[in-house]
Amino acid sequence: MRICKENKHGILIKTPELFDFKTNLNYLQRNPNECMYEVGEDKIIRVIEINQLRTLVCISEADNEYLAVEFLAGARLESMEDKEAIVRYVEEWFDFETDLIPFYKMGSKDPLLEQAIERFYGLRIIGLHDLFEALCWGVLGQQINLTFAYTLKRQFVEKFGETLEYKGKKYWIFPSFDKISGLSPEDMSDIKMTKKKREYVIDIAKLMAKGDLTKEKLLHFDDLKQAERELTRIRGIGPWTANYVLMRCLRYPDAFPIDDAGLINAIKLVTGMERKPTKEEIREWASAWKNWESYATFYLWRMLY
DNA sequence: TTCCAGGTTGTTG
DNA sequence: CAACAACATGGA
Repeated sequence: MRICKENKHGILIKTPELFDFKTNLNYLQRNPNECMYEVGEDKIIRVIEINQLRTLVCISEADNEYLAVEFLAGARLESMEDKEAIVRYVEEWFDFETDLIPFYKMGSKDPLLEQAIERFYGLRIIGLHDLFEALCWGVLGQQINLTFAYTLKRQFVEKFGETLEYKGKKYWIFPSFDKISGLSPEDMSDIKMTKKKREYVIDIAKLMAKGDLTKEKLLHFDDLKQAERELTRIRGIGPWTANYVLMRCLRYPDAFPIDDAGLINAIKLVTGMERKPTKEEIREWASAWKNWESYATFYLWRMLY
């Protein structure tokens, strides 16, 4: 663990090489309808759940080489154990463990990645810590435009999530699988997602409530394909969603949602192609990205905004 | 109005 | 196995 210092306001966490806070903040700011955190000029505020405790934190940059985590409200995390958990959460969220040098070395000579790397230098794959949230977000976002996906997420979170309040503002906690597992699709009828999606989300919640689907279990596989197969067995989770979750939540470096509409559009944009690239063409380009497929995808997505 | 969105399932040939 | 309709709604 990259400890870190403490002061009376909170914790300071050392940032890694090739990390640009502003660039990552810009990513977090990409959609004004995001409801899971609030991004300001130079800080981000959100609820973090640690050992069943909820705390509202503000994360900002300090001295250009630290992230400062300041506690605003909620549970006071004062034991060493809790503080270490916060540090791990933040490190994991911003993917501090990954050494980006090989990616940049490879990508700077790659016709598809070259521009994105220059433009988003220091960007990390921002994680989705909560597996249930990652799965729901994947299912919710299937086959609809991103703007609408954010609307659906907001409706879902505001109906079934909980909040911490601070200075008159509400900060949301994603609905728990325990709560959702007890619902029927009719209970969610005022959320504008298809009945099928409502069923999928509830079924996934039930699996998780039973303990049959956990991060630990999915991290246990050493091969992406095995984890993908485990996920795609679940109704509502196809190859795209599985790879999306393996990328954003479980951090498989070779997770690759190859059918993604955004990826296709990003490739069209970067190459200037008029038609959609075929899957085979994408595979051909991606053959140079071995074990960096997830980063390549994430950077290419970024080109679209 | 039409087309397409960070797809998946279930059916049909 | 490939092709295709159905799903539901919003944004451009």
